[in-house]
Amino acid sequence: MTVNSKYLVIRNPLGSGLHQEGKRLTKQRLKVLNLFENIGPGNHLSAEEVHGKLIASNSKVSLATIYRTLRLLVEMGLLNERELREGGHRYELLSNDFPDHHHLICIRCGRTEEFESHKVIEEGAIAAKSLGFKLIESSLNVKAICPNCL
Amino acid sequence: MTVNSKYLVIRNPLGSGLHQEGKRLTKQRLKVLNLFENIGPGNHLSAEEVHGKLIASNSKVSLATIYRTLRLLVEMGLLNERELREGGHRYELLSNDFPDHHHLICIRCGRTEEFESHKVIEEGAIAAKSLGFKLIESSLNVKAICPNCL
DNA sequence: GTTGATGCAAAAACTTTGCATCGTG
DNA sequence: CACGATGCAAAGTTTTTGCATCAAC
Repeated sequence: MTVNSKYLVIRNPLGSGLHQEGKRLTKQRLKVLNLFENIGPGNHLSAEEVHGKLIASNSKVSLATIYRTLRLLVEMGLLNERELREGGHRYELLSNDFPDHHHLICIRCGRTEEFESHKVIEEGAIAAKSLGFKLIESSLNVKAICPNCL
Repeated sequence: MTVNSKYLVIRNPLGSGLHQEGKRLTKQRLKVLNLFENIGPGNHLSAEEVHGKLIASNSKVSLATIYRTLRLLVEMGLLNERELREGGHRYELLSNDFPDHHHLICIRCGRTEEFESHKVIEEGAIAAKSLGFKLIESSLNVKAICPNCL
């Protein structure tokens, strides 16, 4: 873990979180979460890609359910939603063991570089704490123009 | 300016930037940029809202042109594109006099709080510089759960 | 057995594109 | 007056929704 332990966030497991809100643990929800756990944190998938991968592994889950499930998992703090490049939202597993990462993005060609920063994560944690929010994840997007496009 | 001067970014005016690339200064492009200058930095509009406001002021610009123009102005570094809440992209004026701002967002209800941070902006500037990018804008998105939703 | 979840197909929301015409440089 | 930009309408993408049926609790 690269972050000072006082900023640690505990992310809840699926079953207990669902029951607390009168929601149900279905095969479909498990399959979607398992898929993200198998590919690990740091890999992002679109709704369409999640659907494709599940179909490919002989799991029939409808695209509508994928969308409903992704939203649910985001609200539970298990997945993170972000928009990189074009083509809709992408989702990735949130994990205590994988540091939050940031993006440097060229506004001309879309070239994207990842980087990490303890200071940024601490600043996010301080902002959350000061307003009484429970921190889930921080990500800095830096818009810039890459050497090639300059 | 809240940022150390070594991180200052010069944002180019419209006319000269367009000519450099063989593009033309049209009434429509001026109207869109003027609209953002009139409402000032820190206010974000969707493509639909830009269209509505121009129509309301007796300027007939088609929605297709709005989309084409917004993309152009983003690539020129004059506007910033971001995704807050649902409902598509939103655009805001980039200004040297208005500090970059960050968002603390509740993943349950969407409640959003803005904050500023010198340290975050410096970290973004350092990341850009280290890879030879020209900095345009940095914004930190902090995902969290607000006190009401906890 | 209740009530929440799913699947399907239709619709909505957002954005892009082809093409004839217009207007800037 | 050439070539980039616009307007319009049509099409493309991504996401949501209504409703009958299914299945978790």
